[in-house]
Amino acid sequence: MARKSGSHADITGPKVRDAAERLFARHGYAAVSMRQIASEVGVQAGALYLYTKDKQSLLFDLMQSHLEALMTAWLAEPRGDTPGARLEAFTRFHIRHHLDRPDAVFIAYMELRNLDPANFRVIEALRKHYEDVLEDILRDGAEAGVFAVPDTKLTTMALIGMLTGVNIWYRASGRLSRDRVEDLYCEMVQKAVGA
Amino acid sequence: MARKSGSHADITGPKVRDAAERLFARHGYAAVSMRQIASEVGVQAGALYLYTKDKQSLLFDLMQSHLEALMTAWLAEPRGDTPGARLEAFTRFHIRHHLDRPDAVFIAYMELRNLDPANFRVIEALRKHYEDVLEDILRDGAEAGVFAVPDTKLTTMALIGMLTGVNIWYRASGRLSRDRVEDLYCEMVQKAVGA
DNA sequence: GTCTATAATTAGATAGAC
DNA sequence: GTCTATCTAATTATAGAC
Repeated sequence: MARKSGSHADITGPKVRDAAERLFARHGYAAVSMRQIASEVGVQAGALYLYTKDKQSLLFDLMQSHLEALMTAWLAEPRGDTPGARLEAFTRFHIRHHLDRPDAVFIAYMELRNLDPANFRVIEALRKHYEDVLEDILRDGAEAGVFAVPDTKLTTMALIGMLTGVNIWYRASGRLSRDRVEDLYCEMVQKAVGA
Repeated sequence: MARKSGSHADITGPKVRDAAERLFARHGYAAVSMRQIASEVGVQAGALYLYTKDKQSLLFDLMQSHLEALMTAWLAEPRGDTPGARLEAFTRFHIRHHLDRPDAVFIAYMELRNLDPANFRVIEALRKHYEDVLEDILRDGAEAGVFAVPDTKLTTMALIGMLTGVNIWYRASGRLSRDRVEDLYCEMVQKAVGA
């Protein structure tokens, strides 16, 4: 479907999202101006409003699509048939997916404060939905007697915190390969739940 | 030492810091205006500049004093005489200290992006200094053969991430007491390092 | 679809009265 | 030590030309 020349909506739209994601992650939502985003895209500030209602919607859309893509990707992941295998699958998936999208992850964790209340509730529900994935695995394992988990909810939060922390320190140029990081985290997670 | 009436520097100075800490933690450094801080303190915006050079110094001072207080408090803590005891002491100290100062902790982790480059280097060095405490404990335990830690640096970052994550989910009004949280994290940490 | 121009608001920081 | 007033610059968002 060729468009009229001069019509770049299909290109500019995604470019706006990409630029916003990069800039929000680097400098923070509140510190980034619409003019900065426009400049990064290569248009004037006014043109941005063809692709987003306002700055808040830009933030919300980025977070929502990140969390929805996270759930969708997990549901498409091959799942193990024992709690131990499922926990390993989750650990590897979480690290891989998060290291692949550092900017989106960073925004989803750091910019919750800048969401309007109504948007905040939507994002929190999506995040909770994802955390429930791990909680279900831990509960299944505990009930089957293969995990030693005295408090399922606390362990869920502790492990999520540990795994998501990878994004804070991991550098591709660093000492460890991604596979090695996955392996080491898997080992720690399994030991932590007493598997 | 009584001062002239109308001279409230001893009171207003700390109030400025407290208000800034609360507001930065709640809404983010970039989203908070000097007028908001002044309003919270009960003075006009211009009066703030008697107590801080500018907004950036306010942020830097908060982060610096938080991290210095953290190190000082750790050095005053009774230290165990085995790696296992030291790891437990560190775990309990970290959780206790962090849950006592949620706003300062939040700022120290979330506002690194908003530091001037020179200030950033100072804060990063202080943070590294604190992380080295845990790394030293883990290395000692590994060398003594009481911890099974294949990669000391990675384990340090993983545990710090897990422990600091407490501040994200813990609520005093929630299901678990602080002592119970400490106990459960201690147990997980010990298992994770194979102690 | 994009740009230019602009409206309306707000920001950080300072000067000078009291 | 604080307030009032103000300067300068930047902000989001919109209107209308092209």
